[in-house]
Amino acid sequence: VLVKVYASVGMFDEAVDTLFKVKRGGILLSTNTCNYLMNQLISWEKLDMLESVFRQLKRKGLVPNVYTYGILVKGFCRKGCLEEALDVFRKMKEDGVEPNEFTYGTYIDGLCSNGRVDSGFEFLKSLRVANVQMNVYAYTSIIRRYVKELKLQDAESVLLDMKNAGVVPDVTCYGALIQGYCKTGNILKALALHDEMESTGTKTDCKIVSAIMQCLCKLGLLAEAACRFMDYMELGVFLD
RNA sequence: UGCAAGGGAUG
Repeated sequence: VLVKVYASVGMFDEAVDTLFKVKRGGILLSTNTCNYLMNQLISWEKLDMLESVFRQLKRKGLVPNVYTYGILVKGFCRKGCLEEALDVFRKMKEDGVEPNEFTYGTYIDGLCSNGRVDSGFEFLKSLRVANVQMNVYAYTSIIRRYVKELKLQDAESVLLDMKNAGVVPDVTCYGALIQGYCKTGNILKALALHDEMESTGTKTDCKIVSAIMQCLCKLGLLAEAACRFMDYMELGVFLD
């Protein structure tokens, strides 16, 4: 069964046909294989094939799991069909599959990348009211989007919100904000956040250091940049 | 470690 799918990794998706012919041969066809295939379809942007594979899957009597629905949500979001993405949640509940952090997180990220970051944040908060606590991924999607729109104060408020909710920001999360401050030339805020991050025991990485370097250089603080560069090297941070 | 979501540069 895996062999057919390998075809779709490298080449075109006649794998779909092959996949469902296999069933006729009586070989077992698994939901996982379909999940993998559907995810590949998304990365090849064959979004319309996604739904047909899903229908095939159900017709063959396979049981979609929480991953399957998560992939569907991602596909609809990628296509910009947010209502249909939301509808997936209804369908999965009908089928007795409970959405998890991944499916909700995927949807929130979809809202954000379709320019509806406010809705994303509202959605997250409404989940919290319903006693569903989201993880750091969902918060980071929102922060990242606010940063991209240069709404640093909104991004900062999300950081506060997540801390209050007891969610610990990780290196990616701090990185998104630090890079935002670097881009706007607010090196003091960037460094302050960087210190806060390290004080919580979260190690920096090369992307963050790179952003700080660029910011320092652009501000003409070459000596400071060089100095920090040496420090990070000595600290054993991987620099590229 | 089997399958789904998140961050930077004129790269």
